[in-house]
Amino acid sequence: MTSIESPLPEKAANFIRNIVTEDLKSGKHRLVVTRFPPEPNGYLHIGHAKSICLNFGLAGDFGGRCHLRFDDTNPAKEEIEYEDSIKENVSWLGFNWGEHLHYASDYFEELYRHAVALIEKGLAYVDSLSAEEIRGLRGTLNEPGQESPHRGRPVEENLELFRGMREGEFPDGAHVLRLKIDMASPNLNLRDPVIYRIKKVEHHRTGAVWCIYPMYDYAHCISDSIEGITHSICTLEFEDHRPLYDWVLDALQLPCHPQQIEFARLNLSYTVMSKRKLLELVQEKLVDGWDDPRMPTLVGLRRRGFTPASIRAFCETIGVGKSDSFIDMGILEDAVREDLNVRAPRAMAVLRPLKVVIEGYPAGETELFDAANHPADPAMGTRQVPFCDTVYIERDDFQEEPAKGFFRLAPGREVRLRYAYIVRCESVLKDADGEIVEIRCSYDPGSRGGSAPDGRKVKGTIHWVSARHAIEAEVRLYDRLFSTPNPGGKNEPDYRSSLNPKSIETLAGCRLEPSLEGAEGESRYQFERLGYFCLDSRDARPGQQVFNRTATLRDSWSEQKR
RNA sequence: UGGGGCGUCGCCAAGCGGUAAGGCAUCGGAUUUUGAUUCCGACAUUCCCAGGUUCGAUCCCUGGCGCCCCAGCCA
Repeated sequence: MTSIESPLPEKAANFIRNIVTEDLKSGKHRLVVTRFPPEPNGYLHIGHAKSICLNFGLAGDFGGRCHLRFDDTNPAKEEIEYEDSIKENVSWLGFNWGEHLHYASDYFEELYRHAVALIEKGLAYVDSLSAEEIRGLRGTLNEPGQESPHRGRPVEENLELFRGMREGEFPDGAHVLRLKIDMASPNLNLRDPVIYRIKKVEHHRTGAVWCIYPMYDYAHCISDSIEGITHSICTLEFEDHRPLYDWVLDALQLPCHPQQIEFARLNLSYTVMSKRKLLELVQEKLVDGWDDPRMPTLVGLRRRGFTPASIRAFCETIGVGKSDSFIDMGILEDAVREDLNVRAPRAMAVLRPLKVVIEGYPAGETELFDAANHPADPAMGTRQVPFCDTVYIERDDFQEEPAKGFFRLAPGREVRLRYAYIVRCESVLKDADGEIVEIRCSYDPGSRGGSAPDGRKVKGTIHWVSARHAIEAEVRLYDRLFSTPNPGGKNEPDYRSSLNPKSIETLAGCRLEPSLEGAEGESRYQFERLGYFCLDSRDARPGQQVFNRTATLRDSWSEQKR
């Protein structure tokens, strides 16, 4: 297929995309309209990103539109702060809802009118049983439920009671409005579901105007219909609700009847995704807040250094299906590496400094070496890094007794200081405890810039930072939050017991090349040979930079050691 | 001993009657002043199992097996 025939970038096929394509081709729809319908009761996480990318992506690819609709039908749990965060997250991910910012609460009046219509049609009734009594009559998975004694209430009485509910004449729990469907249905959702309950709670948007609020199954389908949604995409657990979704729209004979389609939610290894667990981690201070860089929340991933593009790419590669999937965290990490490898400028930083004195190098002299900001992208330019007779190298890059296969610095061995000189280790200085405190090296003046004048091969190239010019900084090394693939899964009584004690390591006194002094905002770099790092925009201060490690580089050496 | 789903390579995932895409991982090999990147090459005679229909089945039928979801006045 040529690009002329398909102007849009070819995206992986999935069953939902196929349905949409077919519906457009058959003329069932001329425009695809989707929606992302979060409840503003928590922060968005990577699982939501999958849904956002699916809904906005579909609309975008087919020239349709995607609405952002807050499913705010339960004021007891919802807050405006969450709405703000959600809007910010969706924008950050790169999606735009345009004029279509909606709220289920905007439809409360219309929802109420439809409920009255249902009562008039004899399809809904006010039940005055307690929650416990209703549960008692619902039956079980194997036994049918029993009808409520109020099921036969006359229409006029239902109307009067429902009006009274709205007027606030009854306390919470006194009555509910139920659909009259089938108490013997094998689908529990169809056993006269409750669609309105009394909740004398102020709503963050409608204030005290209402004291009865519609339930999800009733409000969602009608909201979709009102907005002209064509494909109402949700997760698998709502599959059993689809008959109810369709029942309500059919009963009301609404002109727009969206098609509900369910897909498998995202499960990621080495983390947890449920709102409850995420909330507990924050409340019990097991993490440093919703935006802790170890959290799978969008604010957390952002602070960790993930780019919107990397998250979109991740969502694209994992695909969309109906089988319960478990994606390895490694896939997410690869997605950032892939994106950052192309766009992150390189820099040199020494995390665990080991002092190296270059013997024979003129004391007090400073040389400036040109270093490429990106080895494969000349357009990113170069910078100059200062060099003097004392530098810091990574402690890991020196081994007094080199292991087999180790080709960095060791006594008597040569290594290249990237962009500078080839040096040879001549001696090792230790303190009273036998701890190595300094290395002394000779250097080859002819290797200026790092190339061997005689063409001799120097296998190891290591990064370094001039002791005299380096800036000091704090660097936080993050690792997976949990040490088991499925925290809280079988054989694990509690997910908390699987927390990875090494998920954060804070390093003080790291030495960075001076060009990093001016880094600000969410600057991202590749610290050569170490990984990708992002300035912590919350904690960094002038003169005291703080970097978060987003991901390590792939490292076949450390893998080999394992 | 209810209902709804799902089962294709280690992890995702196309295909939906015509003889198993792709990505990630893995394993080789090349290039490399990042043990990175990039680059080549290898990687399911087989689609949960067993029967059946068919010239031909991962796709259709029958019967098993396994896993997930549902008994909120949550979404």
